[in-house]
Amino acid sequence: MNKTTYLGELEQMILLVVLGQGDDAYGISIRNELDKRVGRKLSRSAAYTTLERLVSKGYLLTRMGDPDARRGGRAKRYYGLSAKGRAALRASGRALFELWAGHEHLLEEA
Amino acid sequence: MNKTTYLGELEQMILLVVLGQGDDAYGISIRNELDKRVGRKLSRSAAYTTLERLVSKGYLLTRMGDPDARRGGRAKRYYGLSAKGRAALRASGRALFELWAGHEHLLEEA
DNA sequence: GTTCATTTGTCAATTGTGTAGACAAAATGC
DNA sequence: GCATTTTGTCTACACAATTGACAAATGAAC
Repeated sequence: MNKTTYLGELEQMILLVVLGQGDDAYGISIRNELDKRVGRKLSRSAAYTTLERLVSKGYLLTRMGDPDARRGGRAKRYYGLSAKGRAALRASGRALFELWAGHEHLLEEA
Repeated sequence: MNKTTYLGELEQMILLVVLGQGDDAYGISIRNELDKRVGRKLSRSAAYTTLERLVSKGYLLTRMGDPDARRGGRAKRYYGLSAKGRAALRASGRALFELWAGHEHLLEEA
């Protein structure tokens, strides 16, 4: 069987954002939401490199958008979670929640 | 000011375990708890490498244990969170909880 | 007090993850 | 056609995670 690997810190965040954006997740929207929600700044290339890695690991599926975008610019590449991606996200989420249990008070400090 | 960096996936888990173990956290106990609680297996050297990195970043403080251990073996090196370590942990915890919000149901799947 | 097993920690080298910067494709408006 | 906007790709590097071999420091056996 496969050797178990773990999601990197950014990989996990990106999977979560893709999950939240449903069918509308593409490079720039993911990058923007990460900044807006948690202040995580990424260059475009950092986002794409990680997205591509997640695709090649089988955690994300991808497809090119329709070429008829209305407002100029290149076609979007959309991303969505695979079953394997959901499973990986679930596993790392469970581990984190387990380890955080009992320490939630720390989150409330100034 | 410092360029902002982020805790790696393992770094975060290790800080959480150190936080939980209070004054008793040392290399092997940390490694064992990670395995026991969340099934995360680490070689000893993987644990120490990461602990050392966290020390050099200023997230952990360390001291050698008393040399009078009762049951043989080398003296233990103990670890504890610094204020900076608590702050880093808080920041990454907040980001994770924010991104997980609304997706908790995923954690309950088979 | 030398040898043995046990427990813990260190080092060197490699692979995997995250980052930035320069570049280019594909569309629109003039 | 040419400039502008939006999005994606490529190359190269820095940082994080992992392994395997090694060694220090103690107690126990003799």
